[in-house]
Amino acid sequence: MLNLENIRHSLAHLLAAAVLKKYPKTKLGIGPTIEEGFYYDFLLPAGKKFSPDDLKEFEKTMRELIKQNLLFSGKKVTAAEAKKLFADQQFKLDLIKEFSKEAKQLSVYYTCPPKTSNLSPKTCFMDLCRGGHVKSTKEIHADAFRLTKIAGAYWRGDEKNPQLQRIYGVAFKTKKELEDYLKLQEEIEKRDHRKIGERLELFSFEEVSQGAPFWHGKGMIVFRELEKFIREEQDKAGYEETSTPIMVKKEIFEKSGHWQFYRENIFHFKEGDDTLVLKPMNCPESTYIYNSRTRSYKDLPLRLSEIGRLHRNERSGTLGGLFRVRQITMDDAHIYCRRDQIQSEISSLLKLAHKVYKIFGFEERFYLATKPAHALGDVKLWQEAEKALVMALKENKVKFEIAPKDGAFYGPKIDIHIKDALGRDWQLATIQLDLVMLPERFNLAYIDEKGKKQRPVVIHRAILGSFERFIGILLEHFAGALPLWLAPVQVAVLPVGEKFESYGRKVYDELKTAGIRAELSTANETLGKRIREAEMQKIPYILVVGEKEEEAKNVNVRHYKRGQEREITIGKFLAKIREEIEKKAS
RNA sequence: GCCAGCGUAGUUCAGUGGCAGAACGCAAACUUGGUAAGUUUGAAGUCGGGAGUUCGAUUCUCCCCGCUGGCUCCA
Repeated sequence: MLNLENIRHSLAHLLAAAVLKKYPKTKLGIGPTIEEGFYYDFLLPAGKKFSPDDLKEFEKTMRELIKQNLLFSGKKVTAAEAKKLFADQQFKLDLIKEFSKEAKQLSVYYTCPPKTSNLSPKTCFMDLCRGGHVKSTKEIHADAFRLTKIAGAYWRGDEKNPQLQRIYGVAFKTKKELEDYLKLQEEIEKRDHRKIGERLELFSFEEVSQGAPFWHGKGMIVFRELEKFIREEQDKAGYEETSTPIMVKKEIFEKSGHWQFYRENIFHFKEGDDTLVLKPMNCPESTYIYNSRTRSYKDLPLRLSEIGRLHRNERSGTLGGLFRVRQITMDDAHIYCRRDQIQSEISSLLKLAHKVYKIFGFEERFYLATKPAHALGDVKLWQEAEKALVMALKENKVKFEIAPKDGAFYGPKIDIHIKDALGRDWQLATIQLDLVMLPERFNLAYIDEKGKKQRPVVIHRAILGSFERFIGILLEHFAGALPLWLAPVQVAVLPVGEKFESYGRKVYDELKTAGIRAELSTANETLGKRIREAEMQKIPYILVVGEKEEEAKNVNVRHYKRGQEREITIGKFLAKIREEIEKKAS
């Protein structure tokens, strides 16, 4: 049985061998396997850079190496031996130092032509490696791999270290699997929300505002419908919607700790004696509403929601379409509650998230993110908070994985991820338990049954995360064909010819009166062309009307997924479409 | 921010050191149709911005801006 991991790992070595062949003085970083393939990090001799053409050349060299039926063999070595072997490889020496500190067994792998006993660099490629290779390159299909991209990557992932150049490759057991992978990539590219957004006139990005979309009329409908949906759900779940200022004095974020941790990413400017900031977060401001009066234990839980517009000065290189923006709209909320209410609040949040995601056909996966390296507050409080989250997850019989050190600086969190139609993973909801930041730093209190002052806890949560990002995910998930309730245009009315435009207008008017988002197409083009246009705009329903329909007061229905359906009365169609919208069917 | 690539009409792209091009879209006219592209005509450009080299720069060089992929980051 071929082992894919071994194939990929071996290809990483062959890539390094190919690079060394062209640039013998290259310093090697590391070359592990990753989800679909492998990468290898290199530091080229001064003045040399990889270009896309190099990738073609390296692929060719690798194929030649594969065809030589090279053999992989490993050998255990001591730290001293390893240091000698890799004397001119600074990064390997780094690794040797690190591994010896951890008392790891070191080993070296050679890739040599068959029947060679000479292990010199002239005949064999040598790498410090813990193993996991094919025996012979015979096991590698020369046409089932491809070098895909060049990237910069810091040594050991640390920005303070030198930046190496990384070459990524994908690899599979068979050529067919590689082709399937490439086809999927094409599909992903076709579904790119930026392209769909432009084609469907939903939003645009303009040079005058980097990282902030301009929402056009049709896109705003999607945005608004989502907001409406979330508001309705929150109303039902006992939230009070609030709105706090976008621009506030810096001090409030110094108090919360955000300034300390995220100063680089906070937009701020001087105004007189004050420094004002555009809020990067709603949390601290929400406490002012909580603290505006004395709270009794009977007031809790107090669930304050805010569809907040936030600004974060994300580094330019991290921006991308709607997925990462500088102006972000969050479906945020802060739940102020007693310690004995944590479990039930989290349970209802898990249920709320499930209810919301189900509508879009998303399946959830759960992660418990624990205390990060830089954090506020006492370890004991963190332990308490993490324990509470674990209990809530277990109580709800939810399977979860641990995301170590991935918590917020003020508390651990439950992150909910979903998989989209193409199997890609996205993080959406976050449920954070804060026993420190807001409660302690903003001196929150409530009066208990005995009239004594107590400190509440705060659950920070978002279900969609950001509207911008969520819409991006939806567009890719549905390939632009949004569910009826979200579709900017729900129905296109197409009279077959000029003679039937007045009947078409009557149908259109009835739809509009019923609150349906409809469009009437005038008959300047052929019916076929207008159907094509409506299909390309991903309009869910096309109603064709002509002589037959006018006589019977009917509409002829065509659906974007089900194709042409039957002729029914206007009344029946209205009832049907209203029900589908109500049910949020997709 | 860093590494690599890219930036020409609304869009997708071709092209050149010497008058700026195609397709689709758009507009107008004709056509009045039965379930994915009817015909003709036309408008449309600071060739991302600035500087330099040159008789002449959209093309060559440098700087800046923006976009794409990746690294780091993501409260």
